[in-house]
Amino acid sequence: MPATIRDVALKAGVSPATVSKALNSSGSVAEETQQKIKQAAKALGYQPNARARNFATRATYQMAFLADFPFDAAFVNPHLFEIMRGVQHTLDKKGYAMVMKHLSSKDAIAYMEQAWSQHLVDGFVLHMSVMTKKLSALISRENIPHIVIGKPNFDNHLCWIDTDNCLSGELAARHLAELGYKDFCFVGGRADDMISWRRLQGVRQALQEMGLELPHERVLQSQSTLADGARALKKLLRMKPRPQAVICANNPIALGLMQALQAKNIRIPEDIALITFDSYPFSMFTEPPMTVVDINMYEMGQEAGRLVLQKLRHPATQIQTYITTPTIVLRGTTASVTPHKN
Amino acid sequence: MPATIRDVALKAGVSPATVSKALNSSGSVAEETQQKIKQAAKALGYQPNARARNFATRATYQMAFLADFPFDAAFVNPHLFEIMRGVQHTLDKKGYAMVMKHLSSKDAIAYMEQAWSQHLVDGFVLHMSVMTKKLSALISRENIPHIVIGKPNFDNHLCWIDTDNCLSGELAARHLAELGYKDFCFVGGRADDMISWRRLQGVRQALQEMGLELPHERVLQSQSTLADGARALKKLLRMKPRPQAVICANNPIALGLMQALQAKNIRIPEDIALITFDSYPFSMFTEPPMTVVDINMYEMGQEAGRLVLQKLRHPATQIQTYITTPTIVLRGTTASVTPHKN
DNA sequence: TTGTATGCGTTATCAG
DNA sequence: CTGATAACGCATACAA
Repeated sequence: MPATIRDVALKAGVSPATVSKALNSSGSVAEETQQKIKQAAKALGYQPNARARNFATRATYQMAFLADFPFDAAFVNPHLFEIMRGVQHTLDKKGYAMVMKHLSSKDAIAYMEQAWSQHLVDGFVLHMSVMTKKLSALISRENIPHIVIGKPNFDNHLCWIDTDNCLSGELAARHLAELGYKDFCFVGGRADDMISWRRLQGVRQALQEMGLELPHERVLQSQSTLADGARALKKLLRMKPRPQAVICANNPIALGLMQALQAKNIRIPEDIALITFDSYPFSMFTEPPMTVVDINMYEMGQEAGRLVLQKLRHPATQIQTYITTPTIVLRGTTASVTPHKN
Repeated sequence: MPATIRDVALKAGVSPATVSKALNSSGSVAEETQQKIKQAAKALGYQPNARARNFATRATYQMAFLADFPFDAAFVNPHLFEIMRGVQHTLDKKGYAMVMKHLSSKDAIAYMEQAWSQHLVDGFVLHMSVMTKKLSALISRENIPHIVIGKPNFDNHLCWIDTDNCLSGELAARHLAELGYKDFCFVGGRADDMISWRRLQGVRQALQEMGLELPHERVLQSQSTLADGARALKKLLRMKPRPQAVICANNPIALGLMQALQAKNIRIPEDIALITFDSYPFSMFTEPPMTVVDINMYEMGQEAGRLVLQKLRHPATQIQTYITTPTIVLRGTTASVTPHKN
């Protein structure tokens, strides 16, 4: 049988209450008795029972991480993994554990309601893949400590955190401009693809500020598949003058385009430069490896962890933040425009 | 204030003890009173307090998943994610939660000792990335419910589960043989790379059974990098007759080799066929996409979840299993040998 | 600064 | 089949 707080108290010749205070450095305990107690605790190999402590303090020191993890998640959404690592890291440092739970947005409401009322966890980190208006309503009604990863696409009073895709777009544009490119083309996703749209906004804004242009007819839309990337090439080649650099809204487009370019023996980046967003694994294995604007998702996870703890302590605070420190990962699909060209 | 078991008891006109039995269907309660109780519970919206229950039952209904998650884990080790999903799935079904915890093998001993003695969780799922002899000793000494994912490379009394790489090797060889290939080459990892070694064993065994050969000089060793894959090509081309099909022990080798082949305009699979193991994300985006022997890691995760629960209930049982259902994912780097060839 | 008393909400034991 | 009662081990308000 493991030693309890009473055993320590007995051995140290004090009361259990004093032991509790001494070991948690709450309340005031004489330096001398504190030493005595610590010694006794050590001698007995005393370890506080987390279950009893949870019960007494009415807390579990755990946060649930809820997401609709896709099959082959590591590929479909590698970011999710990095976010989780970040969240776990922060929580861990603060003495909290992270419980991973997979569910669909459909099941999320019932689950969360139950988990919350049963006091299974102290709070929730919610990936946007499970977010719905109903869930949002539940959270607000019950005042549940939470943080949503990804901005919900409906009016809400939730606390959320998201990357700033607009800023990433700016960075991509500035990078290309600095290398000397002047004629651009943007291949985006569907009209309702907010991520693609925001990246485009950033590109436009940055170019404008630098006195460069991105005419309307040089912004293409697509379904964000490999095939779409390939299809885009045809339209590209008809443009005059031919674009020197193409900004692809996402990896599939970029990859499809790259394969199409290679099939036509168009050199990258000499003939056409390429840049896209997010450092997907395979983007470093293409030939040449892809230059991308990357976002530190681990960092965002860490911040999310911090925020959910903040909500726990100060339930009233509302947080809605764009956070992001996008960085250019310079690889082979962009290069300084050489003098003899153009 | 949420309703407690006493509120339900009061409303139903019975004792808390009876309520507990009725709601947990433990002990015997008259059908009639059971109805009464359930009705009362529903009316009050009663939800049992998990913290109190954990305290009373001396269990947390949680398992920790320990691993040394690498940076960019989704790429470096996509399998890890699938395993976690599988573990979580099984545990969840059985009413257990999964706590994710990142640590180094160095920190694992201290952490586990503390987590166990503080009753933070009921058991552990340990990825081999954190396994050491010391940890093994701790587990045995304290009799900690556990399951290790990956066979430890030292003598042990642990319970572990691993994939059968030998079987995967067999499958790869049989696949190639069935397509009509006769001259093979195996490009493996370092001599101490057990995974590579086992795959080779499987290949050898299957070929032998089919009356085919893999001469010693056709087994290459490497450091498992892209560059090594490329380097292997030179040796390959000196072999006479030239191998029709190359079995690469892992993805980096295969990818490096593929890029080298393309640089030399050697056609895949017409001139040289390629096969490797594990369906890494980018292997489907190569040109042509890579044929691989894949392993269902999600399934292994599920099994691991089942096993740790079994250890929890029957601590005496020892489990050491190879489990695996490798499947050929037929893509573009292998094809039936056409009659006019050879 | 220390100790006493009490509560946390449920389960389990055992007598009725 | 039911209920009284005792844990479970710790934290905390309050009194000393």
